[in-house]
Amino acid sequence: MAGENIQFREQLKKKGYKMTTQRQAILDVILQHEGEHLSTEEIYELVKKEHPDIGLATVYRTLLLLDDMELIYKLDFDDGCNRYELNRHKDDHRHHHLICTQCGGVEEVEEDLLESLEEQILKNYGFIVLNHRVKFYGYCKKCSENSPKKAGQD
Amino acid sequence: MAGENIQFREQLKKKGYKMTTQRQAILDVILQHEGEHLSTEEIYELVKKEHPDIGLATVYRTLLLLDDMELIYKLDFDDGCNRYELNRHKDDHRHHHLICTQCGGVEEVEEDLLESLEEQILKNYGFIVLNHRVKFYGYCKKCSENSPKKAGQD
DNA sequence: ATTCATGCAAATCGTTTGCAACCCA
DNA sequence: TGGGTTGCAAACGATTTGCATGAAT
Repeated sequence: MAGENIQFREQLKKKGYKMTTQRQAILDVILQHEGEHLSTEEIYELVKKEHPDIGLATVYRTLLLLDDMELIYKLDFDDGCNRYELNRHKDDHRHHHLICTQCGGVEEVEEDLLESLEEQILKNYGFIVLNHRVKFYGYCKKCSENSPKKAGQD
Repeated sequence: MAGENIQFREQLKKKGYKMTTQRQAILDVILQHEGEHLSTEEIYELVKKEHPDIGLATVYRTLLLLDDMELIYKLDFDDGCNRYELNRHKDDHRHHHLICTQCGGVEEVEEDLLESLEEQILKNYGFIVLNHRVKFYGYCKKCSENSPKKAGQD
């Protein structure tokens, strides 16, 4: 799926920015690792395999750009660094994350079951929901078969 | 409501830690500003009014301690710093936050409407939900009466 | 040719840590 | 008295920025 590539070029042109090999390479890495939640540093290391001369600052700047263009999505798993995922369906509501407080694993829930909740929020608060981020903390299947410890937090 | 104070003293004793004027002062500030989402720096500034000699490191250490004891709760509004709120009902599911992408304001939704969703997650994923964090992004009542711009993230 | 993007290093920001002096239990 | 606690300053890690060079349009 190279649709993101075309979209990227167009949006760059529209804003008067330029396509460069570095930007291309960074987007490529993200596309190749769809489904993972890569940190900036991890993306940097992956890009360096093909482009050893790339600077970390360029990765930071490009990720900011891609986030701005809504091609990627910033995540926060509270581990001290920014992580990103591909933003496949720009206008869709996001999926939810299941974060295991035992092993630290992250699963994804693809269903979106919050629509009725959002109607209620509009009715009660006059707040128009455009997007949401949901994180559930608990024990994943594997860990819940062992001895659980403590609920996690943000 | 000074129940938190007593709880704090007891939990400190239980762990062999000590009550100090600084810890007292920090908890006091948090109690006095219930409902706000104070950052570490803001708490520091407020405590300094009464205790000009307090060090920022002490505030960081105490907030870590209070978070550990689950007397406060760390928030993330993606503004580059940690924010905290009083953790009134230790075992309760948290309330949700409505974040306006126009004016940046944060409202709170007190209802918890995610229980059926969590049952479904258990059924489909074998994941036992202990807690959750929900952020809705959109336009608050006031802003939606003006011209909206762009959906928010993370 | 113009303008934006890059790499590098220095700067910045929030947070953490080492340590000697200090204070609660 | 003794061990946790404090304030200070230095260290730290992630991210940002200034600037001269280099590349894309």
